[in-house]
Amino acid sequence: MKKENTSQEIRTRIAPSPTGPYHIGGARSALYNYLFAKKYNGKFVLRIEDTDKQRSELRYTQDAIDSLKWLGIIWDEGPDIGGEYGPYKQSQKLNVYENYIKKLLDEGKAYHCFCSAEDLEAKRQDQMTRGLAPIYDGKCSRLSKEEIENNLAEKKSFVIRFKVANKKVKFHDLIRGDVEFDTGLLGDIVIAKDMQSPLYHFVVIIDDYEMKISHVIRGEEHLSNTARQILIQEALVMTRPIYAHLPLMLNPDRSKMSKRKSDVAVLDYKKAGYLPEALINFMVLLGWNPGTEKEIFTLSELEKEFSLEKVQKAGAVFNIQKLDNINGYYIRDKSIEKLTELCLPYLIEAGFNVKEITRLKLEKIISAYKERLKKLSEIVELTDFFFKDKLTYGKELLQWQKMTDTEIKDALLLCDKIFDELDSEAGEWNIKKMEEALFPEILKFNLQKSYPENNKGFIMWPLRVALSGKKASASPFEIAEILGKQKTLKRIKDAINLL
RNA sequence: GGUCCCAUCGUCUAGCCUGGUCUAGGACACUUGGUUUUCAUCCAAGAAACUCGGGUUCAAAUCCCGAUGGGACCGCCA
Repeated sequence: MKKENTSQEIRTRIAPSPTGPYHIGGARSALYNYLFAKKYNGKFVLRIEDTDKQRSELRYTQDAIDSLKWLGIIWDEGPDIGGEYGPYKQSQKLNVYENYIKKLLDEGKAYHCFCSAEDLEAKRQDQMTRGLAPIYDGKCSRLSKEEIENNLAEKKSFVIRFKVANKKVKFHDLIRGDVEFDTGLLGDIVIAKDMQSPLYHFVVIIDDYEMKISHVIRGEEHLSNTARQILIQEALVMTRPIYAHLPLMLNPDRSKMSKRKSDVAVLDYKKAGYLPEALINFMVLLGWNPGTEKEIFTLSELEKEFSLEKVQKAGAVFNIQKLDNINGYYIRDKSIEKLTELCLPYLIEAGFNVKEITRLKLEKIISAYKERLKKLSEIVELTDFFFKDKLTYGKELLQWQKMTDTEIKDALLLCDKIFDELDSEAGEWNIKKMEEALFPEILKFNLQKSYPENNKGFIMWPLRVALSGKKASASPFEIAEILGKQKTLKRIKDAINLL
């Protein structure tokens, strides 16, 4: 039933409409189209659907391009690089569409409609309340030639409607199998606002045909649009591509993912500190799986393993926790050099004076927090204390279990003494030396205070807080080593002064 | 409201086509324990699902029908 026809050249496309920040749902469609094309050595095309002059903006075209490039979903033909079947922006080929409109008009397959938008809206409301399908009544299709000529001469505003035949349209969907629609329920649809302003259902057919798109892989929201598009296709005598309608990405409440309820802008995920490889990996798993228990995939692995046959039919909730988990995996998988590079922009944006410390130190900081990072942006709040001169925290934070202020003070005094004895110049300021010097003292300290012998927290906890100002951090020794002797002792003294 | 699509743990899913090996597997999240000075990582364990009702069959998560539930679409947006 599900056959991926690969006899002709595979050509897929993604066709963003530049009316807003590039949508994560579009990105997943792009991914699937890209993977399918790559798998069969086909071509993946980027086409900008900017027929809506009011809502389309250049910056959003750029946003789509930036998003896709960031994700590593690269096209073989597109507005920026051209290709055999350009232009790849619909606004640049209005004359082509106009010729097709004329053709349909000449052949009597489309007609001028002079009904006003207000009248139509009122009729639609009326039909809805009466429980009928809200369809156009075909009033203007019955206009005589003279009436049309007169209206046109009077410069009455019009739209172009396509005559929808009353028939059953069947098509085979690679994911859903055979689907059938009764187009009698559709009504004549508007294909252009005027000769220079064609509409989506019309242009999509023309472009897919002219760009020789073999497989139309898109979201399920287009499934019920497919029948009308096929009718236009047939009227224009164009070959039908193979359709595959993807399950939707869902909000937690299982409605179609929308910006009202979720973050949908791809670049917002970038800003939040998600890695493109994590987002790719996460998205591909939303509706597809390899049939094995493997869950981590690189893009190039996916280019080989992806298959439309393993695509799910039901919608998938966008589960941010899983994304975080995968992102954490990819962060831990990075080299320190690379991860430092990735974290740097966040530290700079936070206003930390990164230039003041050496690259080596910076890498040590990143290294100390690598395993705690779920998103790159978290590096800021995790490591801010390295970049501050004075820490602010309440003295209660210094307390481990039921220690008294005096006991905490004793603990910090001990740290101060031991650390002070370490010769920084002689290379003794490192984790190993600190452990060697302090651990035996902890034992004595615990004995003296009648604390449980093997509980290092009585020293380590106040030390951690003194150095980081936080209750959770990397190892105090690791922090001390990065901070350097001078700053470390200063922070211990600051803590003592709090008590 | 009409049309179409869909239905396995809370979530993503394996299994369904080709019925028995399913006391339904994995992952995330959750709970507990171990490691750790803390957090995180890592390791171990646990709780957690075949929407319901009929039918076919020796046998149904798997095939058929119906119900229910959810979703999408019904624009001079895409």
